[in-house]
Amino acid sequence: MRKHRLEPGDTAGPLYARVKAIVLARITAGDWPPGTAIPTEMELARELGVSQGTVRKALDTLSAEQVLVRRQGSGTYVAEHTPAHVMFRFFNIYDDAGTQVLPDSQPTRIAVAVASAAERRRLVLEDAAKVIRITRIRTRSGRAFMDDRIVLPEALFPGLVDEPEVPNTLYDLFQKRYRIHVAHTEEQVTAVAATARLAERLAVPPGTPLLAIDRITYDLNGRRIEWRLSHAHLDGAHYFARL
Amino acid sequence: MRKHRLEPGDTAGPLYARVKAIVLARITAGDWPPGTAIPTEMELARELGVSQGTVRKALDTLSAEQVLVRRQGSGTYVAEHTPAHVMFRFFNIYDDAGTQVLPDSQPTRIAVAVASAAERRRLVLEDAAKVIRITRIRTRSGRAFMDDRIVLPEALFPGLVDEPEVPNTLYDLFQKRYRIHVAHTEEQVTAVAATARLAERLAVPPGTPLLAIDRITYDLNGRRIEWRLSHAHLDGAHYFARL
DNA sequence: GAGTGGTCTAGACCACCCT
DNA sequence: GGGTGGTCTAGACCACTCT
Repeated sequence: MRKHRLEPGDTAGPLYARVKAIVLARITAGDWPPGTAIPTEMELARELGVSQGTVRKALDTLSAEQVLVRRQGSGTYVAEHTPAHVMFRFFNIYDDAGTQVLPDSQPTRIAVAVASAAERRRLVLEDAAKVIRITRIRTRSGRAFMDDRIVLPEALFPGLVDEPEVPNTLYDLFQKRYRIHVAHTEEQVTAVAATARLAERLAVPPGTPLLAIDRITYDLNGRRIEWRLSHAHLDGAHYFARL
Repeated sequence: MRKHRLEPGDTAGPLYARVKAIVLARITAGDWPPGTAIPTEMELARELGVSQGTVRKALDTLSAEQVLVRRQGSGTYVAEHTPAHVMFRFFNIYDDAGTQVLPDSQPTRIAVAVASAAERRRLVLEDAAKVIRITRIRTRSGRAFMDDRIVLPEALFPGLVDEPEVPNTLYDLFQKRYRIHVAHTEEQVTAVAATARLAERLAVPPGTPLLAIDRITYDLNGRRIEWRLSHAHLDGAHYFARL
């Protein structure tokens, strides 16, 4: 078999890459919501006119990228961003015993504004684009330890600003309400001295060394969906990275 | 074909996992030195009595783990820890323009001693085990910016202490002289205030916020081969992590 | 027991590198 | 042009899940 039957809009690259793109498109279009099973390998192979092995390779790479979850004997499912899962994947603070810190978040300020120059640059936005700004304090066993300043492109999250309450795990909301799937993050980490404002918010003396984490979040299509600047007072805890 | 012909000492798991273990064993045994080509897929398949697809799966996972490098049309090679490559993979400091910082290292102190309690704990060593301690300053465009304190199990690196000069990229030496292949690292990052000693060594005022990077390095067999504690004064640079 | 993904095989052609 | 890894197919059996 030398000619294949695939959806329109597929151009270059090997066959499994096109299969992968088709599956990804259907997930982001909402055809297969998070947590549901997608068709079996054989069904997809028949429908797309390719062999099961080719479908398998596409699904395997999507599984490695944590877009899909495969369960032997059961089926292949769209990965679900439950609050617990989001914390596990994207919150890299561990205490010195090696167990992950699970923060709460305090009541939050949220507002819309025209993006500043820095915000436009970090999120790659047009002039005069609007952003949603969220500020909050995160607590650890009742004590403030992290100050978050979150910036989102308003165009991607219409109506978010009117939410009565911003949840502790935003990425869960992104996926379920806006069908925006968080794919990966890039973080720049530095050490800074606490400013007067941060010192007050975190209840530490001014000048205390804080860890500054500057994160850009990308969705499955490679779009920048969030800029987050966190300042943490890590007392008996640390940022963890595996390479 | 239901019965396979494999080397002795292979027990559980799927066939490709056993093939992978065999290839890994030959690499660490030094049969195929870094930079050389291993046999072709067809040759390995014949030799081990399995199909080419099974060999391919084994080599693909080793390639994903950066143990092998595949070059289409040419062959499959044992990954080489050249100084440039080591820097690229394991040195996570970038300047704010996004280009990687390439440090030099100053003349170095090196000595052997009985491991302290902390060293035994971090490297999982027996009582009375010996360690090699290395201290050095790293410079960036001529200015000191990072203080390194490196601890190695003496049993793994006999004779290292007598080296006339410790190279800037230790991991290259590990691979070429001791056949110890660095596989991955785990890093704990915190913000600390410069002590008097660090302030002097880095030419900053005492109390300056520094980034502390506490790294454990593992080899291909999962052994802990290094404990490294770095303190960095990041002026216009940052630690970078992708998740 | 029926159905799913996981492993393994055998063979074909393609894209690329080298000489 | 010969040899390498990369892709694709077709079919078999295994391990597991669900009901």
